[in-house]
Amino acid sequence: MMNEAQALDAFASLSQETRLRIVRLLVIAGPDGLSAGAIGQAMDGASSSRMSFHLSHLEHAGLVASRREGRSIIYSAAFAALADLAAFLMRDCCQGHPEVCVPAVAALSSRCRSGVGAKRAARA
Amino acid sequence: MMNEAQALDAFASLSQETRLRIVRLLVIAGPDGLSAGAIGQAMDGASSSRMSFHLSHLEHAGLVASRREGRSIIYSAAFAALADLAAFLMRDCCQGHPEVCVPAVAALSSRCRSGVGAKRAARA
DNA sequence: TCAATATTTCAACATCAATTGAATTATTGT
DNA sequence: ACAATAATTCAATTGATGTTGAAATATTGA
Repeated sequence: MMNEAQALDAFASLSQETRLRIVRLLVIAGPDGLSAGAIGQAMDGASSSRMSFHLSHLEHAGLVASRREGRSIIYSAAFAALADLAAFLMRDCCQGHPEVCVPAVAALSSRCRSGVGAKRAARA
Repeated sequence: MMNEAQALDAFASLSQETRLRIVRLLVIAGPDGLSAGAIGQAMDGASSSRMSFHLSHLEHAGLVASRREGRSIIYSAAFAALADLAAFLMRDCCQGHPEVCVPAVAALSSRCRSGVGAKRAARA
């Protein structure tokens, strides 16, 4: 479970335009991920050193993972960490005021239509 | 619905230790909120100018709201914005890979036990 | 082994963000 | 109107962060 220091690192990573775009790109790309070069292309051709700086920032914050594949390094979103971060943000929000927290969870759930019949997947 | 610029402001606000603590304090405090002074006390007696700096940062980012009450200014968490931010983080995460997203939503929902029987509240 | 590709590392520079303390504004009670 | 309380604003300083370009490392194919 996420602690304050981890959350601070994660939020710092996400507060930078290029990094936020990288994360969203990787979230959409799914578990297979994308190479550093491909990500750089997508960030209107950012320099490789700039990419490397931001990617290692994100990796240090635990928001992405990397693996080597040939000469490329493939980055992918750390979905569990993103989920944890979202949970951290809402932690303790229901203390006597469920009417305040429930719409938040509802909004999030509605983005994930597969959630309804996916209890089996959630257990895995 | 949250856009990229708003999300960047929000994440920048949350990436600072004092501000993250303020938000969590206000989330726990609930809709009634707390005065700037009371928040300052809780932040191991931070100076008023420092509090003012961080509180206006958070307010500008839309994460807290303020109202005057006598000589005090009362700050409270902007629950809808926090929910939106969490949703933004997970947006598009299900594109063909529900097994990746669903645990995230499940983790969040489990933090909010009242969520189960609270469909009426969510509609309000 | 050599050249080509992919990425990282490093130092220098430029920008941006947080803290401090003093001065200012707003509200209340006498 | 005055003193007391509550909070904000401002300028100065300090520290952290992002960008650039050149050099270094790792991997592959000829």
